[in-house]
Amino acid sequence: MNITEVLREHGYKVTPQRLAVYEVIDQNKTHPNAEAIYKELQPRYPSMSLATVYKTMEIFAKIGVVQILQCEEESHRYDFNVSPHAHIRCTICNRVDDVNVDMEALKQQAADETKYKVNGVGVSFTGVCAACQKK
Amino acid sequence: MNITEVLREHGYKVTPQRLAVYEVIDQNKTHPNAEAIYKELQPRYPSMSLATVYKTMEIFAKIGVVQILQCEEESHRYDFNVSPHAHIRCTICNRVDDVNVDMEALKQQAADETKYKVNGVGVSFTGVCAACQKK
DNA sequence: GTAATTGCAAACTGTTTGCATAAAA
DNA sequence: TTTTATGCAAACAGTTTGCAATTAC
Repeated sequence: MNITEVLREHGYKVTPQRLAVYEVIDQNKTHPNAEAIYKELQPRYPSMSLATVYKTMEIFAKIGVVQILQCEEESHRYDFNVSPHAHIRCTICNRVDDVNVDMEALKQQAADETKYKVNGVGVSFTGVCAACQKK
Repeated sequence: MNITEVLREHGYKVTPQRLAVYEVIDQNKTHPNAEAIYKELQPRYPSMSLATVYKTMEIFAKIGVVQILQCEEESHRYDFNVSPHAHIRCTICNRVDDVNVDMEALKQQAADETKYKVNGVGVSFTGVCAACQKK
């Protein structure tokens, strides 16, 4: 994905801050929250503010560059993988991993049962990851 | 369920406030949040504080009287139905309904795939309810 | 040059906490 | 009488917002 193009297509300006945030989240499988992104950028971009991270992520979510997860935590996490999939969080070390679940089947099931027009679905597990089980 | 007994069994005192909160949530299918419970109690128990609602719900969750839902909203909602099941929220009117989903099957699937020891699972849909579709 | 973006600080929301008073056991 | 719970206000976390200065285009 060419983030420069995608921003321009949607009428947003291309700024160093936006490119820097994209660099952090692109292909990042750790599902970071705003604070984590901010801290990762601190050494390289000391002037970057947390508010800018939030504003950038809001735009990225709107234009389909990331999806926002709620992992039964206080803060939101961001995922560069925007296709619907489930997540699991380790309650010991707080890592978050992807889980393949047939989200379309779940949506269909919910639609049949409730007569809602179903738009979104979120599936989140909690548990203890393999590494933390060994400890 | 005899809330008086359950509270005593777990070493908690039985207070008018706790009984009043229980009255509001018992068999309540609207999945209220703390604010809604508080407002519902205002007329009858004007001295009841929001902090007491929160403290009470925390105890109720701990002793298995309610479960806490995250419906992709800012606030938590509470459900007297403590068996694992999914929820769907109407993004127009914010009502929340139950959805039957085989949560055990999902947990098993996640366990097989991730090698986590899976403890919890949350499934939440968003959409537009039948009533709001008609409007 | 013009409009959008940044970074700061202040505001805001939902929730939690500390503590003096009140009530349960 | 001892221990716990209440209600208030203040604190708290994560997030959002207003705005003057700055930057993209």
